[in-house]
Amino acid sequence: MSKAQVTREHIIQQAAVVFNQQGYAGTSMSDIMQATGLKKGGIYNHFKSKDELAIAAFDFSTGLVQTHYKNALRGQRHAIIRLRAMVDAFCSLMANPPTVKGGCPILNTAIESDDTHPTLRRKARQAMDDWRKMLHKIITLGVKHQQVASFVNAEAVATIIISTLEGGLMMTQLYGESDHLHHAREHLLDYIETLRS
Amino acid sequence: MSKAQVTREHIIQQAAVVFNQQGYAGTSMSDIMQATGLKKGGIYNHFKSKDELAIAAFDFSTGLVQTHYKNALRGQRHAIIRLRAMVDAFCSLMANPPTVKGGCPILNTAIESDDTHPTLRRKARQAMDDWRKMLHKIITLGVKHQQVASFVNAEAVATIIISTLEGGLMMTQLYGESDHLHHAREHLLDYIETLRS
DNA sequence: GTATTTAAAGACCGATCGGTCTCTTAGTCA
DNA sequence: TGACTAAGAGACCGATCGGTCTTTAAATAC
Repeated sequence: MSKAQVTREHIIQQAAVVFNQQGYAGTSMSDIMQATGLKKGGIYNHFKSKDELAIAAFDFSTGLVQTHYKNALRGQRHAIIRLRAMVDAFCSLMANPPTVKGGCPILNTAIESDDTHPTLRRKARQAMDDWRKMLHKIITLGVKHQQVASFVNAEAVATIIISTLEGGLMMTQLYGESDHLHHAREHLLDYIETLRS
Repeated sequence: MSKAQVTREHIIQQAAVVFNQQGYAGTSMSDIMQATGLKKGGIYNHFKSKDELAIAAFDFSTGLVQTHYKNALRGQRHAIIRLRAMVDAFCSLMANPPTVKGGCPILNTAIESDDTHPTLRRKARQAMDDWRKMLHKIITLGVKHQQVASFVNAEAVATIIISTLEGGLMMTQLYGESDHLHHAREHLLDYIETLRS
């Protein structure tokens, strides 16, 4: 890997943390300079705008999360087990201690970009779609293999799992207490059990 | 009400919408000027800083939500019904069409202020506490009156209801489709029914 | 109706914003 | 090792940031 590539990766990784903690509007290029130890010229040599960097950082963050999910599912074949693994993967990724600092990048970006940054909003939607599709696929395959009850609405279940996790994470971050995410997790594990065929 | 009071209220109401949609860091005083139709002097005559205005706007928004909740609960005596009313109040407040534009101010503030604005974070926590206490009280009274099963953990239930609602709202906002919040609502109504004694 | 107070306008301030450009230095390749 | 390329520093730019202050017009009090 060339010097340039190393530096570029370094910038993205540091910027991803700062953007995730402070938001796009709340992060200045000075913040990025401080986090990376580089001066303006060094950063703008690799990215032509704050926007481009923010998007690269978002892709990096969501990429981390996605590979984490895929690893968690590896080896698990039963749909109910896979759903449980997904819930646990989220919880372990976001708390005690968080692998991704500053909370879920999809949630953060979805909230901030709602009425401001159309490109980031599109990105957040895409990442959320990917996540929903993972869950959707687990469920429909589970129905097919008679592991999941046939009356189950895959769309609705995906929405419920994601909503509860994200909401629980938000409360855990707000209070700095992991109890809230724990409660959300317990509830979802019970809920997932009711989907069994 | 004096001229000054009228203007002050007008600024707060307009600013509340802008802050809720664009966030604290994403909103400039120029945005507030445009929204209110006032110039800089007119605004700073009533608020000594952007901070002070943001806090007043947040108080206004959460006040709106709280009175909406209290109205929804009025007349309902049974704990299960009251919990359902709370869920429905949230959904009707936030979607089709939203009474509060830009989503739940508590959620938005909690996400943005997490690592940046300590005062707003404190405010968000306080507002969340108030909400949790409302739910907590409904549940413990429900247990006392044998409307709710005695094994129910009021803290956990409050967390689950709030998490699911906020997460569902986030998804609804992200996609611009009310389906997600609807799914969250249906799920919670089922869940609440399981709490019956 | 007049005197007084005060609400609002808008010019102005230093600081910081995102971004550009030149120049030096370090990495790369033959 | 020498020639070339490209990475990074940092001065610099206009625009905009949050905030102040003087001035003027309008609301208030008597």
